[in-house]
Amino acid sequence: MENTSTSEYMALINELSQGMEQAKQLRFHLNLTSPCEAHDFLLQGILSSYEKSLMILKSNGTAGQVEATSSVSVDGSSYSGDLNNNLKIHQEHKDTPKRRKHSHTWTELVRINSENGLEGPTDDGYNWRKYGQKDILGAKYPRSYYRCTYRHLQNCWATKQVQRSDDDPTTFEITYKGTHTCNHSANGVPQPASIEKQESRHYSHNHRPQQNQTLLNFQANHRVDIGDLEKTEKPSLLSLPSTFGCLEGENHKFPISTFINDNNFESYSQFMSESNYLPYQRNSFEGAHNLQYSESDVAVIISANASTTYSPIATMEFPVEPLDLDPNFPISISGFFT
DNA sequence: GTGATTTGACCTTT
DNA sequence: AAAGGTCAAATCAC
Repeated sequence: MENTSTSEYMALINELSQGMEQAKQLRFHLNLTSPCEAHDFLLQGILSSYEKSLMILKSNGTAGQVEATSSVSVDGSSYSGDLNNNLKIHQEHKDTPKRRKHSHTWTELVRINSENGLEGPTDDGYNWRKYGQKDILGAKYPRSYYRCTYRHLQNCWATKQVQRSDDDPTTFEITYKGTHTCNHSANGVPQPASIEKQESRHYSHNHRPQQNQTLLNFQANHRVDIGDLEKTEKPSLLSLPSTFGCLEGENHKFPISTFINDNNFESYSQFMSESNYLPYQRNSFEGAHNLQYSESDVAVIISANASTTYSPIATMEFPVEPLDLDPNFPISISGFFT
């Protein structure tokens, strides 16, 4: 958008935002009056396009950042694109001077499908134990605190915080702190602890969630590990569930189809997302990675939206190696699936 | 009975 | 001092 004036840029953002909002209202209205999967499918596609467009615009409009988009392809069994399920992973690293307890911190935005009766985002593959809840100033919903179930047994100090979005109650912001040192990652095995269950008492006073079946039908697992860019420590492992179909050994391989340039790909290969146990099995998984990265801030958005059209996706497999993220490494948009 | 959740109190950070 | 984060006893669910 280098030739676009600021006012035009803002107007464009505004128009797209309005369009997206109206599409949301339309979907809400249709769901009330005449629930229909076909309608939802189309509207989800529209919303997805709006989101992607906004993502691109906002990324391009931010100086000092680089962007990349890609789609992650998952074999049929591994992802089923529930059309109401947008899944974003927002990974960030801030160079605030705060002393940090954990070496890794990142945030995922998980959008749920409210029509499935879910009360919270899906399981992420680890076993968590809730240890606290706090009302946050200015937030409509309380923040929940979880630690790894195996903290004491295996000295695993991973924690996460779950905050329901004020603006979009179907979206949960999940902040992970620390990485798991336990050996209890689920790798596709349904886990007993889901946020749906964990937060049911807060968000579902009138009904108990259909935990078993619904959870199994709607489980979105994510593993994102960017590491702490301020330190030399670098993650080398991508944890992938067996449902990806190409799980090998220590999960060092996974399929990905991408529009990222080859040069960018390796630096980018840390990020993955996965979904499984979703209804409406599909043969492909489409998503966008939006990476914004500067010396002071790293943010990665992985969006696994259902799309209205399905671009041919070349699935490739590659080893994941420990990597050093150069704050200046170039990532450019070389394509965008729609 | 056992393990997970809740929630008020306490601690830490800014 | 205020807000966020954690602890731990009480309670709940299985």
